[in-house]
Amino acid sequence: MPRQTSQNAAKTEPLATPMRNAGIIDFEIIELLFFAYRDFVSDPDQILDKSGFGRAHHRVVHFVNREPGMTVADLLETLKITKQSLARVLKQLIDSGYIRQVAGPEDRRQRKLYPTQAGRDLALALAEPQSRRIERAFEGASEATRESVKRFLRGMQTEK
Amino acid sequence: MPRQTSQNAAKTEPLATPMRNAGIIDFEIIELLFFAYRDFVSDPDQILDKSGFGRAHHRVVHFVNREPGMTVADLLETLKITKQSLARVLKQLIDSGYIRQVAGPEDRRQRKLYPTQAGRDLALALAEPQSRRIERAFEGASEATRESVKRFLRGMQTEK
DNA sequence: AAAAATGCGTCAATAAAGCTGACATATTTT
DNA sequence: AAAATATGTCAGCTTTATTGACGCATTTTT
Repeated sequence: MPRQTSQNAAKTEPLATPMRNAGIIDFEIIELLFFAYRDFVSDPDQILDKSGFGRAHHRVVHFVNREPGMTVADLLETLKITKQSLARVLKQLIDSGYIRQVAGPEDRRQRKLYPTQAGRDLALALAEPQSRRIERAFEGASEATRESVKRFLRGMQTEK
Repeated sequence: MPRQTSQNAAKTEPLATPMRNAGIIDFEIIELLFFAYRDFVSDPDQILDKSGFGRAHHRVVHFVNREPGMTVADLLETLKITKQSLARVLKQLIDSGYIRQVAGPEDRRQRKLYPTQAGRDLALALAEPQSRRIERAFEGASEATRESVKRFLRGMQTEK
């Protein structure tokens, strides 16, 4: 039976040595992003649970508040999900009175999306704990540092 | 019918004005985190698709590689999911030869988890595009800036 | 004016990934 | 001997997403 150190070591032998990659890959920051995001979304998740809503509802409410009048197509593009995934979530938000649809003034096929006051309140309530968490993470940071972090996050996006 | 500007405005009237919150909440960075993470996970997602694996598999392979010998309980704590959610994913990874289990030397109830060489290769293949993306986001940044970003991400975590 | 494309809603079927709760087994601790 | 622990497993369920197809109203193109 080949040992791990053999050149013919079976690919199925367990490896006990820590991962070596000659420092090519920074696993630490990959993990940091994972943990940061996991906890970042845990705050609104708890609030949403009470109303029977989920993360998807949060995203929709957030973006409609940020850009009132955006269309369904805009939202699909932003969230990178399919029309059918959005449909259920959007319907629930409309039925619950958080979002309203208005036919587009120029192109009447469009359904422009607007928050109601309740929708705006919800978006703020969800953003509040996230904002507090961000402030805590920036504690003692200079304005330049804040800008650096924002630049980094912008750089993480796929440019379209 | 009450107008939007009325003090009695119905909570269900659509609001066309942009969200005003006296600058209390920084929506920009909330969005930046959303977009950054959305694109950050899109790279491995594409690779995983080909093997019929999902994000959950990625996380397991990643952490087992990072800390060979971790137990099932460790993994549950790290991922903050339930035993049953992990079970299926872990079983698939073991059956596919990416991860092996070994009874703990001291406590033989434990199942210590180790990557195989194939598991290590997979973890690296998944981390590689993420690493490239991070490097791109850090392009031209100083070592101090990198540290600032890491400190920020650490600060975003819930301290346990 | 007719044809094609677009924006949206909806239906049906399906899958991935998580959940709860209960219970079994082996092992270690008390 | 009894209790606690680490793990595995079973059954059933929910949420969130998927693909593909189709219909309707409207706008754009021919």
